[in-house]
Amino acid sequence: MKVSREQVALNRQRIVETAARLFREKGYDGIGVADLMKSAGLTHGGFYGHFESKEDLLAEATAHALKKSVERWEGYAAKGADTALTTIGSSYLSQEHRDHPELGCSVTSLGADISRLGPKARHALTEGACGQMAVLEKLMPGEDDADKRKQALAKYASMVGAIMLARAVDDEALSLEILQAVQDKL
Amino acid sequence: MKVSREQVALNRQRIVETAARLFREKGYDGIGVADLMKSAGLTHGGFYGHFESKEDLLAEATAHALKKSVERWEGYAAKGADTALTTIGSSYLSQEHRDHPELGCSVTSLGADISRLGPKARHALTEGACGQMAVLEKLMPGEDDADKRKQALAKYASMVGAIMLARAVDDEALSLEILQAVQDKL
DNA sequence: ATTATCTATAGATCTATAGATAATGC
DNA sequence: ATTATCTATAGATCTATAGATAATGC
Repeated sequence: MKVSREQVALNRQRIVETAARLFREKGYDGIGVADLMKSAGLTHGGFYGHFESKEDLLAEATAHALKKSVERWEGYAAKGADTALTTIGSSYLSQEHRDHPELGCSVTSLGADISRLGPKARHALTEGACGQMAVLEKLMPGEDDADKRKQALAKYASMVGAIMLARAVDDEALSLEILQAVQDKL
Repeated sequence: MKVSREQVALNRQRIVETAARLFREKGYDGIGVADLMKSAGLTHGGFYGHFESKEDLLAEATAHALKKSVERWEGYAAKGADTALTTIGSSYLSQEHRDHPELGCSVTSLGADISRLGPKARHALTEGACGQMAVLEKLMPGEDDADKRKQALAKYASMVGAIMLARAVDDEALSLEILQAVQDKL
């Protein structure tokens, strides 16, 4: 049942990508290692050849998902500073993002879980969030660098909070109102 | 082992208060019914005489915790509209709140969990969040009611996001910077 | 007699590990 | 020969329930 060195690397990558999706969708405790491996097309026991623990996989999956998000934001930023800020804001605060946590920002979907977990997962989240904030910082209109920085952090916090709230409330009109308010006010 | 009708009511209330604390601290999946009942000074099996399910208890505990929070905010508001907004902001965005999720806002600590759970818990969270937003709305300076409403929702989202971020990052300086930025910019 | 709480347990999870299997790569 | 993955399982959880116990309140 051994596979080629190349296939091993592909399998590992598929586990990380599957985990990134499932953890965001179901939360850290909402998906087990066995089901996760099944989703990746492998068996339970094979997991521990690739990762030391479930929590280590969360750290890698979170780093992976946030890295891709930062790259997407940097892509917007490269196209033009004027439109980039509204593009990032309106895509982050969209119904699409609200309704698809499995493809969305890990900070919103896993932030509370990760704040209760170990240093590896917390560090992965921190690096990712810093990357996102750094993109915002450069795009922000402001008097000086310190002001841009503050604006960026405040905007980022409001976007994170808005998606979490919009997902949690059971009132569709209120949910949309929150997304709209944050988009208009920042 | 039967206890008086009065004691039954006290026991039930103690379960709700214990749950409100433990769920906020450890997350919905981070504490089991058996340990929760032990913390309340009762045994595992007694739980199902008081509640239909663990999820029902979460709904009640969340309603309870948020109700108390709304009452506290209304207390600040009654003292004077000028200072109330900054009092709410600076207490919500304090290190004290960041470091004590077990006594803090359920929306930040349990929002992501609850967005994946059933209608009872989501409704409890929605009612509580609406209560908090209603207090902010009245205190908000703004041109008209629609503007006050928008400001209130945006401020609320930014406070929720700020605490979640401040708890999740592994960098103390960044954590404080986030809290400060949101307090200064809104 | 009723009933709130207790002890004990069913049945289904969960993470992690041990040892078998079989294909790669020296 | 090495090793990535497999099957099988240990051991520790978890929620929920069944039936016993004993104090309340008619």
